[in-house]
Amino acid sequence: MAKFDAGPPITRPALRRDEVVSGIKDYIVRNQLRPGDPLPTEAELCEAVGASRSSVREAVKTLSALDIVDVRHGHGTYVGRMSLNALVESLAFRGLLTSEDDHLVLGQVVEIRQTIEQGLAPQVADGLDDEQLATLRRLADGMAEAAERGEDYLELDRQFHLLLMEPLHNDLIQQLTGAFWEVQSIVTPTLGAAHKEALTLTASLHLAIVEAAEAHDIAALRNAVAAHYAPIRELIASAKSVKA
Amino acid sequence: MAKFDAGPPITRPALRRDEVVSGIKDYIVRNQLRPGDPLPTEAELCEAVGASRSSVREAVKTLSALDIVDVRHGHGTYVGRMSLNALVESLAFRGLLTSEDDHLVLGQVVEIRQTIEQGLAPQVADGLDDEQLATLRRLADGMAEAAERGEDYLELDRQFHLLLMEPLHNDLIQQLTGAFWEVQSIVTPTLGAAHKEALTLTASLHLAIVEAAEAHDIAALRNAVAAHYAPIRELIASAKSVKA
DNA sequence: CAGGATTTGTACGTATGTATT
DNA sequence: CAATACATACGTACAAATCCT
Repeated sequence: MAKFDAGPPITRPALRRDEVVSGIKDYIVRNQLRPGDPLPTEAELCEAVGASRSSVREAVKTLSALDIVDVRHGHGTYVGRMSLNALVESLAFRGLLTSEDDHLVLGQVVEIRQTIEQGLAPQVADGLDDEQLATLRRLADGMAEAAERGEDYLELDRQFHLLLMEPLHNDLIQQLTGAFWEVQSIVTPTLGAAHKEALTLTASLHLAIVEAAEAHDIAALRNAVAAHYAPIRELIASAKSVKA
Repeated sequence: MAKFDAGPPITRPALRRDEVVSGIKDYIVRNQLRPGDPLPTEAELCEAVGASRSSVREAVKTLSALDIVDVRHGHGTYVGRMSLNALVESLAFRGLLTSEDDHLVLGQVVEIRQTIEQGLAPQVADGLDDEQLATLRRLADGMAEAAERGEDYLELDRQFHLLLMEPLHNDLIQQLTGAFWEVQSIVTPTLGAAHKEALTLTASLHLAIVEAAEAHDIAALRNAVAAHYAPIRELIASAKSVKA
């Protein structure tokens, strides 16, 4: 333990795989490639970077996990869409890991979602056009009907929250909204199954959001959003206290 | 090798690697492992999942990219910290790709950062204690001094924005703040080098944020945050118009 | 400090599954 | 259906890093 060899410079071991990762990234930027554009085959990449197939494959798998490249079996390798899928994977797994004890990550995700939607209330309240408002109402009505039948309405809920962010014309916010929604929908089941009353209540809270938006009432919209997240927050809090 | 067809009538298109990925994830949750806990060696994983070392390694590399596992050469494989590093990698690369044309992603990142900081202004304004406020002022002063010397102050800026979010006691928001900051700091240089005047101006805008926070004035804080992001937004806008 | 044991990293060869022509 | 091009998977051997005796 007492050997603190400060002598040699701290040059990185420079793993072959990491060099290949950088090489592929460089290739994409140098050639101005866009999502969907084809990349050289594995064999060509080996030749170009001077590495074995093993190293190239591992590098490609790393980039594939980040959605920087997209590999299609028997077809080829292409530039990926760089979605936020990696964020979802990582966060969802973190959420599942901590769900047994407290539901720490789930609570944090809910808080972020609420923060973003409340923070953007001004742009949302006067950015939604009539058609979007009509669609929102239709979605909220659909939730209520599904709840009445005792069914859940995951997809309706997802579309609702995505549409709410549409007036911002910011792809990144849209994708973040979708990512957090997905994380929540993956982790929430660890809290237990939803009751029919909870479904009905949540559906009505979505309708309240629509009505606030229709009135272009920013403060009301903020309150409606907060009310919408209240039930899930209580669920999380009660799960915590049960454990203690 | 058509002598394996005694079992399932439908042959799965399931890739070996993906099975290993799920297997490792399951192993972690089943054994309630926490970040830093050791995982079986590659050889043991091969035995456990019944896959070759190549497949196991590629699976591990996928999980490694998401920071779900952490591999140390010559030492072993451990449960990772599930940081938002994957988000940074993916977004930063996307930003670099689109930087040549417009600076679309950069603009979106800036907008998100501003949205979050403005949206959380209430909690920030009355959540910061005196010590935190003092530290913020010290950081802002440090920026001004650095600017005077013509130096940049990346690390001070990062600490400033992280500290600003500290009163929320929400790890995820902290990490998101750090992640977006990092993406911006990676992509911004494509706009060109910063002038000394810009550095001085931005430093003073940070000081304005501190003063608004000290006064616990929510509206002033929101305005100060907006003003803080105004210069970079103008830079991005002017870069766009130049191209057009 | 040396050297062996353990573990991950790299390379190569071969066979198989998959999609296009 | 055949041929071709490509990714996938397995197995083995050796190199490099880390730890421990």
